[in-house]
Amino acid sequence: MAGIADVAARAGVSKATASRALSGVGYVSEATKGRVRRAAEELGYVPSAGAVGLATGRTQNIGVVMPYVNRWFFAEVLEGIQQALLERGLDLTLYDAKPGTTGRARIFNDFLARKRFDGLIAVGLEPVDRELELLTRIDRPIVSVVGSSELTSVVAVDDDYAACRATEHLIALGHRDIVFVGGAPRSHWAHVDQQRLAGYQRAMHDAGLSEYVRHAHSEVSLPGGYGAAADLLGDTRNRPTAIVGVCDEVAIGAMIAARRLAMQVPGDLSVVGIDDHEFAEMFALTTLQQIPREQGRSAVEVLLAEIADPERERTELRMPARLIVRSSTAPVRSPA
Amino acid sequence: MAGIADVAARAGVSKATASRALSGVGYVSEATKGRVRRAAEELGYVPSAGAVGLATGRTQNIGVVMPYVNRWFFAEVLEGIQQALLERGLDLTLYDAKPGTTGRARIFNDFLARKRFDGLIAVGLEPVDRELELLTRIDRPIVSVVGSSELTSVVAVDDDYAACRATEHLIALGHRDIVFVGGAPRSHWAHVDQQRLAGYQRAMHDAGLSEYVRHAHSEVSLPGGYGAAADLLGDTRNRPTAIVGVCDEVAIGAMIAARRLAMQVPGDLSVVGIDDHEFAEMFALTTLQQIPREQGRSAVEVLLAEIADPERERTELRMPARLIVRSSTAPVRSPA
DNA sequence: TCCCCGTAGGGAACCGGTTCCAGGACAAAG
DNA sequence: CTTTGTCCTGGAACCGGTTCCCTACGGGGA
Repeated sequence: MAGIADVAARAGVSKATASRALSGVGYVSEATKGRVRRAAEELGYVPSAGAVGLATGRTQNIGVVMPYVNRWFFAEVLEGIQQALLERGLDLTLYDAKPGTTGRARIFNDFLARKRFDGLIAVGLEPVDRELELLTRIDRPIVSVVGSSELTSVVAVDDDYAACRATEHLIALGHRDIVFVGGAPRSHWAHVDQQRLAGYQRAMHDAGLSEYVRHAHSEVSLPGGYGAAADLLGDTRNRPTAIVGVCDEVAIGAMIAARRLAMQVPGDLSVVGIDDHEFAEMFALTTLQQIPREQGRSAVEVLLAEIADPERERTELRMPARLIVRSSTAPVRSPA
Repeated sequence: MAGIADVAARAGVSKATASRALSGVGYVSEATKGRVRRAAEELGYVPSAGAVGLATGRTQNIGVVMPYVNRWFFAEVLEGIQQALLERGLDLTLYDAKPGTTGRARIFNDFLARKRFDGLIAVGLEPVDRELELLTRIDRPIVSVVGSSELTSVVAVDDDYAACRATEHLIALGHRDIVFVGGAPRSHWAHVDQQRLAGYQRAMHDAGLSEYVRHAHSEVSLPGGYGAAADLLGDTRNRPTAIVGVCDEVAIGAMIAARRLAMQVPGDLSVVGIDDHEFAEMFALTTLQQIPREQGRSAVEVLLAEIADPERERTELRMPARLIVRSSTAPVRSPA
C-alpha cells in the first residue's frame, strides 16, 4: 500500500533521495539513509515489482521452460534452480511445455514473447525448428539444461561418456549379450537418447561385440521400462544377460519386470542405469550418477553471468557421471 | 521493442485509441480498430507486462507455494494449475518452500510481500502460526489445496473418508490385524495424516476392532514406506495381515519391503493405498483414487472467481475418493 | 581570494501502458 | 432550430518507481 512517496514524506526527503537511500546508489548521507530506512520499515514499504521493472528494465525474474515437472530429473533440476534463485532474491516463472500440445504452442507464441523475465532456462526442451526461431527472437540470455544447442549455453551431463562407462562396467563383468533399453528415436528425448545410445554402441564396438548391439524401444519412464523389459525378456530363448537402461527409471522398471518373470537380479540379469534416481538405492541399482539439482544451480550461475554481461561468450558445461556400483550387477553366469 | 506509441503512430491514432482498440473496451470504430490491429501485427507489438501491471493493478500472474515439487502429488497438482492458467493466458510464479529452511522464511518474509501475483495457491503448505499471519497480510485471495484452513478456500480430497473406505475394504475381506503406516505426528503433512489416521481409526472402531488399531511411523515417501514396513514386518511374530498406507508411495514401499521379506502380496499381506499414483497400476495396487491434476484445475477456478469478486465467500471443495480394486488385496488367509 | 571538486539532495522526465475527461460529429427527438 | 444522446477520438493524468540534471554547500589547492 505504502509507496516510496509515502516513505519519502515520512522521512522528510524527496522521492529521489528515498530511492537512492534504499537502493544504495548515489550520494546519500548516513543520517538520511537511516531516517529513510526507518520510515520504510515503519510503513512496511515494499517496492512495486512492476514499477521497478518498468523503470529499470530488469524484472528480477527468471523463466524456466520444461516439458515435464512430474519426472524425477526435471523436478530435481527445478528445485536446484529455485534454490539458487531464492538465495539471490529472484523470482521464478514456470512454463510447462509438453511437446505437441496447444499449450506448448501458446507458450512459444505468446508467453515467452511477453518477456516477463531477464533470462530463460530451458530444461530438456528439444525445440523444433520453428520453436528455436521463436526462442532466438526473444533477445534474452538462454541456458539449456540437457541436450545441445549451438546458440545457447548448455549445462548437462556427458551422456555419451555415461552410457559408455555403464556398458564397459558390464563388459568388464564378462557380459556380452547386453541390450540398451531406451527412448524412441524421434521422441522429445531424442538428443539425450541418441548420445546415450551412441555411448553404448561405442563401448560395444570397442570391445568387439558389434554383433550383440541391440536396442529395445521404451517410453522414458518406470512403467515404460517395465513394459519394454517385459517384452524383451518374455522371449525366453533370446534373453540378454545384461541391460543398460537409458535412465534409472527405465532400469528400475526393467528390474521389476525381470523379478515378475522370476529372474534373479543380478543372478540371471544384470541391470545398470544412468541418473542415481532417488529410488536407485532402494532397488540397489548400479548406476552412473548425475546430480540434476546441481545442474540447476549451475544453470542459474551461467545465466546470471550472461545477464550481467550480454557480450559473454556462450559456455558449455559437461559434467562427468560417476559410477556407483550397487548390487544389480554381477559377473555373468558361466554360459550353459 | 515496439511500444504502443509506435503502434499508435503507425495507425495514425493516439495512444489512448490504440489502447482501446487492442483491449476492446470503450468506443472505437471498426475501421480504426482494424488499422490499429494491423499496425500492431506488423510491428510485432507485445504489451509490456510491467507497464500493464502498473497501470491496471493486475499482474496476470498467479503465485503457487508448495513445499515440494519432486513428489508425485505436488507435481501433478502443479501441472493441473499450469494447464488451467495457460488456457487463460496467465503466468505462474513458483515458490518452493521447504519446511524449516531459511529459503522458506525468505519466501514468507520477502517474496510473498512483493505481491507479484493477483492470487495465491498454497499446496500442502501447513503454515505455522507466524507464516499464517504473514499470509493474511498480503491481501490477495488465497486457495489451499490439501489441508484445511479457516481463512482460505480449500480444494482437497476427503481424507477421512478415503482412509475409512480403504480400511473398510480390508475389513470386508476378513482382515482384522490391520496396521496404518503413515507420517510422523508433527511432520508438515500433519493435517492430512491426522485425517487419514482418523478415518482408519473410525473404521476400525466401527467394526469393533479397537484392540487392533496400530500405527507405524513412516516418512511420506516410497523409501520411507519401505523402511517402515521392513521394520514392521521384520518382527515375524507380530505381523499384520494387512496394511493401509497413508498414500500410494508408502503403500508401494511397503509392498516392495514385503516381497523382499519373501512375503506374498496379497497372499500373506494385503496392501491398500490412497492416491492412485502413476505407479499404482504397475504394482497392481488397490487404492482410493484422487486426481490431483483436477484439484489443481479446480483451485485455479476458485481463485479466479475470488479475484474477480473479492467479496465472494470462501468455498470448500472436498472431493470423494473412489475405490479402485486391483490385486494387492485379497481375502485374509484363514488363521493357522 | 577564486575556483574546483566531492558530497548531498531536489525537481522533473521517463519507463509503457490505461483511463478519465472533454470535445466534436452526427442523428434523432422536441 | 435547438437540445439531447450516442459514438468516436485525443490530451493528459496516473500507476510507482529510477535516474538525469541541476543547485548548493563546504573545504582544499593555486
